[in-house]
Amino acid sequence: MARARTTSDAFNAVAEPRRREILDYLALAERPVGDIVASLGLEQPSVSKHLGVLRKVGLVRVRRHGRHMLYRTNAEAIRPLHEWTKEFERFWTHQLTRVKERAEAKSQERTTTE
Amino acid sequence: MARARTTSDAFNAVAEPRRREILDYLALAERPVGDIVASLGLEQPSVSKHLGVLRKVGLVRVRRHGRHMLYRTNAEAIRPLHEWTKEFERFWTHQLTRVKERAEAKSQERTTTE
DNA sequence: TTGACATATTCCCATATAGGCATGTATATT
DNA sequence: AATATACATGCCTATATGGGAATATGTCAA
Repeated sequence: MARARTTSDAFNAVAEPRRREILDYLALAERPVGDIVASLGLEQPSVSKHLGVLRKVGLVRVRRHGRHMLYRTNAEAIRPLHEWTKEFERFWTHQLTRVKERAEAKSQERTTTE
Repeated sequence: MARARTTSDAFNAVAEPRRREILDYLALAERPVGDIVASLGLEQPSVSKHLGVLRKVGLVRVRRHGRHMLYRTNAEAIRPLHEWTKEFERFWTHQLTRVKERAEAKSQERTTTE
């Protein structure tokens, strides 16, 4: 079996840094594709493809306005990600844990090759 | 260019559902590989490979105990993910936003093919 | 209708995956 | 030393990717 599709869920879609940048950019206001292209410095087809992925997993919403397509982030779709990571929050808030981590990190440097 | 490596960062590593399950499982206590195999119902080599990915991005720590390798989740490495998703939290906490989303979701069903 | 503009789609390709299977390596036991 | 146990690694394959370039689609303007 190969890697899961980027369009299979929010986790996979968001793994791509460029798509996270797009979501950041479209979080505050809806914008046409051209603005994203100018802002991210990517080729227009690339941006359209990224938007296609984001749209399939519901991370962005679109609406046509003349010949412009206005995209914007649908934060609700990021929620599952937030909920999952939140489960681990308590592990790094405890001082004790952090102290232990630091000590173990040293012996780790030898084990973790590359 | 192809897709980024699963070992390039926590975002990519965590995109795989099985790896998230492993992180959930190893969050509370350290466990040998055999336990994970039994718990997830995956082949041992698969588990070892997943653990290899998680280790390379620092999501798990290992320590040898006899012929057992004791793994456990390093929650600290999940933190960047949490921080990023947290930025969007305010968008779903506002009632107004949610109401608007719901209304727009309807017209979306026609646009979002597949 | 013709043309310009905005965006989407298609084709091509090098690259990395995840699983299955076989095998290698390290440690403990006798 | 020989064997069993616990993991790790290597090999193979189908599959999806992201970027680049070219082209198609859709909308407005004259």
